[in-house]
Parts: sequence; C-alpha cells; structure tokens
Amino acid sequence: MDEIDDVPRRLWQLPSWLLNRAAREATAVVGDAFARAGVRRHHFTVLLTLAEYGPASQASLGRRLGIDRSDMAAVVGDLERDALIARARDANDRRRNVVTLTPAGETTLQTLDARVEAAQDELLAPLTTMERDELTRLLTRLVAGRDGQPPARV
Amino acid sequence: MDEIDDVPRRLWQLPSWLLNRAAREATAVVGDAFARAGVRRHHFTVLLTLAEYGPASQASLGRRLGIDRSDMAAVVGDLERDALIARARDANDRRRNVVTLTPAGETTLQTLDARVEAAQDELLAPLTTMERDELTRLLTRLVAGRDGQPPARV
DNA sequence: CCTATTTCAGATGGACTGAGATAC
DNA sequence: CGTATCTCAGTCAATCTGAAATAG
Repeated sequence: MDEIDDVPRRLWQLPSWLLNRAAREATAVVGDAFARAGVRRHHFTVLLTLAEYGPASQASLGRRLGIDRSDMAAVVGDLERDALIARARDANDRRRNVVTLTPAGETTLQTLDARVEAAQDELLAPLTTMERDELTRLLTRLVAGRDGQPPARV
Repeated sequence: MDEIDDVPRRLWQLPSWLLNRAAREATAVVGDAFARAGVRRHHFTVLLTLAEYGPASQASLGRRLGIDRSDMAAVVGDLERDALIARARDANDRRRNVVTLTPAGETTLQTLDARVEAAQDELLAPLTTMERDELTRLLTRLVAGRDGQPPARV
C-alpha cells in the first residue's frame, strides 16, 4: 500500500471517500490472499457460483457476477487449464458451454474460502464483533436498497 | 449500471464484497456529479486540499492524496489551463512548482462541494440519518485503524 | 555523488466494444 | 431473419514505471 500523509479532513467526512478507501484495503487484503493461491477474484467467484447453483453456461455466470463475456471466456479458460472446472457443449443448446465444478475445483474452493475468511478478519481487525455485524448490516441495506436486490434477511 | 442477476448468497455475506459493491456505486454517483461539471475526482480533491492547507508543491499534494507524480502533473496542467489554480516556481526550492488556488478555483470548489454533498445524499438514500452516521463512524474507524491515521474525533 | 521534483513516454491490468462463427 | 453464445482483437481510462532534465 502507498504511504499517504495526512489526508484533508473534509475527505475523511465523505462517505463516498471512506467507502472507496475501505474497498481499496479490502481489495488489497483479499487480492493478496488470492495471489498467494495463484488465482484472482473472478476465479474465486466463478467457483463459488458453481458450488452454490450447480453447472451453468458462461453467459449466465457472467450475468450473475457482472463479469463481461470476454473476460469470462478467459477466466473459464484458466480454470479449465487447471482442471478446476470442466467445459462441455450443452446438448440441448449447442451454443452454450456448460461449466461444471470438478472435485479438484471443490477442494480448491474450500482452500480459497478459508483464505477469504481469514482476509475478512484481517480487514476488519480494527472493529469489534458487534461493529463488524453492524457494518455488514448497513452495507447490505445500502447495496440492496440501491440495486433492488433482495436483502435476504438483514 | 449493469444488470446483475441474483448474486450468490455467500458473496452477499462477505464484507469485502459489500465494500467493493458499495464503493462502485459511490464512484458512479459521485463521478457522475463531477462529469456534469467537467472535472474528475482528482481535480476536486486537489482543489479541496489547496483550500484546506494552502499553497503546496505537486509532490506534497500527491503524497497527501495518494496521486502519482505523473498523474498529478496532468491534473495540475488541466486545472491551470482552466485558471482554477496558478503554478509558479518556488523561489526557495526551484525544483518545486508552488500550486495556488485562484478565486475562480474557490468558486468552482464551492460548486463541486455542493454537488458532492448532493451525491452523498443520493448514495445513502436507502439509509436513515442515524444509519448514515453509524456507517460513517464505522468506516472511519475501519480505515483509520488500518492506516494508522488519526481518527480525528469519531 | 546522491536525492528530490517535475515531466514525458510507455507499460500494465481491468473493464468494455465490435465483429465473426455458430447455433437457436 | 433476428437473437443468443462464445471467442478474439482491440479500445479505453486509471495506475504506475523509467528515464531525462533540473535543482538541492
């Protein structure tokens, strides 16, 4: 991370600035955990989505995760090279690649999951457990409220 | 913003994911406010820093704000072209450019300030006033605690 | 001699666009 | 015929690196 002197007071009072700053830290801490495992954010979220919803086409994975079709092609290519997923043409709609999690992919996902959890802990170190829960609750309400996504039990 | 289906539950529970999501919204809303005024984030933060601390060299502005020396040269160039700042060689240390806010710069800063405030309001629309304060407090503690920056009255 | 500041030219990774091939 | 999927090439803005010129 970069050495920053004494940021102006008025920036410290802007929620948008605080959010960006905190997200930068989050990206650094979590990104580090991924880098040590040889993957990047998208690889993790794709594996996780496959575990949660089962096999899916690249396009539907992209829509769930907000990953561009082009980037998804590259990410799925990486995962296939490492045998963490299998890619096969869909028999019912032969435009589609059906992406399936392999046993090796499940194992890797568990490892990544543990690292991501540890990274959350490191990220939130300055807050108490109650504060962490409250922050999560508020962020969930903020994002859900703005996106029209279901808050899923806040 | 992009249409995203039904993001996996486990992502919604990750503080790091929520922070990135919220920061994305913040960047979009605030960036829009800047774009309508013909500037970008860095132009605003540089003007604000000059207003708060007075004239400064490009290097010290960069250190305060975490802006790279190269990018700072470009930003200050833009601001000078628009006469919002003045640039002069420092008599005491002739390596340095002393950057000074002009009256036009102060006026522009006030306009930008109002727009940024309105953008915060739009960003935080899903939260009550008390929740907004609590979110700001938690983010301040989080960022300050991780950076070793003084929390400056939380 | 070494370090600091400013500037330019270019590298780099991430998000996105356009277009072609294929299939519905 | 129009639309959807996958892929590749290439664009774009943001961030950062290297090196030169100047000064301490």
